[in-house]
Amino acid sequence: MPDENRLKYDLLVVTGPTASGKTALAAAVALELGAEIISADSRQVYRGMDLGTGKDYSDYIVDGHKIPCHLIDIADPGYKYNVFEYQRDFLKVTAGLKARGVFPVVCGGSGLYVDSVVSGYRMFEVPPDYSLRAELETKSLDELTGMLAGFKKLHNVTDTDTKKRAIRAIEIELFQRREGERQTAFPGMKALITGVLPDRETRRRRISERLRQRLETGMIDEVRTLMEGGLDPEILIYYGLEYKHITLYLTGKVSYEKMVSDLEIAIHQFAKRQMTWFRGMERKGTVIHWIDASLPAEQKKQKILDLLNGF
RNA sequence: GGUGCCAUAGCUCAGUAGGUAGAGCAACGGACUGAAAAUCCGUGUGUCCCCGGUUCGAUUCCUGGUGGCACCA
Repeated sequence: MPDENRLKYDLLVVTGPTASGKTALAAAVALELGAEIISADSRQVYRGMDLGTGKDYSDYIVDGHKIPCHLIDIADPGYKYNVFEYQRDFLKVTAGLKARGVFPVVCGGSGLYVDSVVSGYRMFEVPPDYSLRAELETKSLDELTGMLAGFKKLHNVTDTDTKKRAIRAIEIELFQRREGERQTAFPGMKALITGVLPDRETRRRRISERLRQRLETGMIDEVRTLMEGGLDPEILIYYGLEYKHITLYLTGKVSYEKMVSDLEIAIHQFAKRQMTWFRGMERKGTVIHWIDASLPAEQKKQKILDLLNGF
């Protein structure tokens, strides 16, 4: 790829709602650029969670070339990965790519994860303080909100509308007062952010079609295997969507028919929330270049290459 | 064929002693820096089946249709 592209941007982002065809597009672009992909998907980080997370290894093979992909399959199922860890791991990967002179293409639909790296969230490791949590747990949300209001707020948490969030915010605040700021030095990176955008009807249709197809090709078995491997149903429910609803079915809580319809609705609602997040990012000043998902693959790829070249 | 019951939001249904209506789910909008596939907040989108009648006024009462369900033949 021409060197001037690398000078203009430090990385490319390809995001969009679920089932929009992000991965194949990102892989096609990556091949063109000799780039590697960094996943931004909060569930594809887990090993053995493939069909349910929409992880499709064949998407990374373009014209017989396998595009390397980072930050998938990096945690055991049962683990609770989070944004802080994502940011930390992301920095490790980008440093490695930079050392090798490889351009990074970030691809995924976890909007918070994408934003955490393109906006450079200030985060630092704050270990859980269980005795503090137990103490705060006895207070009401109003009391917790009151405590937070009296704080100077050294960090940027703004949404404390549930007890769990308010408690974590207080925990971070107190830790920082005690230990001083230990913020991750997050380098400023110039990102070209693109998003694949299907119209609402297409988005819904593709989600429904893909769900049916995955149910027919072993998605139930995948969840069953995880359960038989000793994974607590509670954690599967915590993972949400496919894992949650299929677990409820496998443990006899709902019928197969109800599971399928509940799950379909839940995925539609999730896609809608993803779009709300992206609009929120735009409202705060992030520029997202939307690409019509209905265009032929070649045109979508070309559009991104043109944007990278500044056209 | 007869009798009875039902017809109200996308769906399931409530309601109006006659003053044009509201719940749940869905849908839609939003928030969200250690759960983010999570979590939380907000919004009713309507020929009240159709034609007439009574009435100042009918989604509501009455006649007749139409459709559905149940029972009897």
